[in-house]
Amino acid sequence: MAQISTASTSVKHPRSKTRIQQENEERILLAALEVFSQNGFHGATLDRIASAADMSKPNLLYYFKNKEEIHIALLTGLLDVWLAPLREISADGEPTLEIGAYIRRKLESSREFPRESRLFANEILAGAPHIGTFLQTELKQLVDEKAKILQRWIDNGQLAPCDPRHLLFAIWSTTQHYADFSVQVRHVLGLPPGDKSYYTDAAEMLDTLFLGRLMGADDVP
Amino acid sequence: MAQISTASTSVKHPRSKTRIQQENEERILLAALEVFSQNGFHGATLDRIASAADMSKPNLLYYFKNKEEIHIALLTGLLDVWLAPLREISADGEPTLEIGAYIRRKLESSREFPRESRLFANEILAGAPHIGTFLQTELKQLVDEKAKILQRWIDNGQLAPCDPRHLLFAIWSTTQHYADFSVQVRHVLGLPPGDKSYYTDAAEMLDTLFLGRLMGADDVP
DNA sequence: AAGAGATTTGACCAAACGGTAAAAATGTTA
DNA sequence: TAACATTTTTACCGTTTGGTCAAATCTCTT
Repeated sequence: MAQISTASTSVKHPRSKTRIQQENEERILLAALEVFSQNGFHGATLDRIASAADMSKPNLLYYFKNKEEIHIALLTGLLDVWLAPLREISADGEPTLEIGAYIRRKLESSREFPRESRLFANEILAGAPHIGTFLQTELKQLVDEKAKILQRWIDNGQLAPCDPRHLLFAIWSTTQHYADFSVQVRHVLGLPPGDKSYYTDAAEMLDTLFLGRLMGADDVP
Repeated sequence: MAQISTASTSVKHPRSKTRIQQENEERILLAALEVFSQNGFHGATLDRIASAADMSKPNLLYYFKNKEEIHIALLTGLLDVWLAPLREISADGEPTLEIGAYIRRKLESSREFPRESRLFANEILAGAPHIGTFLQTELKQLVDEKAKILQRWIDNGQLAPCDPRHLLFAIWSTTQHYADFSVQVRHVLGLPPGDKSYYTDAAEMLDTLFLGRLMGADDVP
């Protein structure tokens, strides 16, 4: 479920939030997540969001002053959740275990929050008009920090030499692919719409890819 | 949904194409690629496409009967290009070389055709309303065929055991990531807008990841 | 139960959008 | 160059969309 509502989903109410206010904001954000993630920002209409939230459009606009504000509220609420798996990487752990666990967390995140993943993907594809500065500041800072840890592991000979940042890119892309491109994955595998069974094979593949030896495996049975 | 019209961008002209017709259709498709890839299907407007093609909107609609037809024409034209790198994988080659060359082709394709990649990504993210059957038929068939080749390599001990289809997913996602998420990549790396220099590091990373040993590399200098 | 404040609704609006019709302009060819 | 076909433009239309407003209703407190 979406964590979303951080501190400031600033509505026109400076005072503390009512019970109804909190309920409705959550209902709206949930509905908006559904609609935005399916059709992108421009494909989503206030009418459809309102309808999905079982609410009239003017009522919806009583809680969020416009479409963009809903979108931004959704994105900002998402960012912390999105970065949580990376934050957990510890410098004190064993590289193999740490990276393996990170990949599993990321993949699990894709399976559990596919709509959030697609919302994020849509935003980036559109050029990150709303979270551009977040990428340049918070995300960059976190990546820099974790890249240092990875670099230390490389220097210790515990990890093959590579650009740590690009290693993260590879992890992000492979794991998020299963949420963002799920339609393609299912069609290629010949699976029905709701089927998410491919995640087990995916996990195995990513383990082999990132933790095992992919090529030149002479020790194959 | 709407099926891809076959080869021809069927306009209201059953006869052979005029010089002007060919020029203008190309101009329109180029402009549409720019606009669609930046804003997605719903974010793109006929006015902006027409403006980008330096043409009036009714004139544009003289060549394509509606917005959807432009989008479909663009996608269909793209599919062959998109699959070309995969088609080239040969069963007769050395696995390491074949896969390495495939990855390089794919990455090069991302660098050279980022707009096409984003167009494709947008379509898949939206649930593949226009190319759903293509994914289920042509793409699936090609993947099945190439997966067999990979499986043979695995059985011969030339490639670590893994699900061949998911290996392809991993290659697709990592390579296309650099086109689709280029904004994020640049922001995290602290590069200016036009800079594509990260592709060299990317190529190295993917080589290490797919062809080398990433973890447990005790033979590091 | 009354009053204040919060919430919901229906009616509406201006702009943007996809698309059309027909005339005007241009190109092509006999 | 005249006749015909193709291309372009001007003016327009109906719908959808994001958003407003004031009145009506509901909720909570005292």
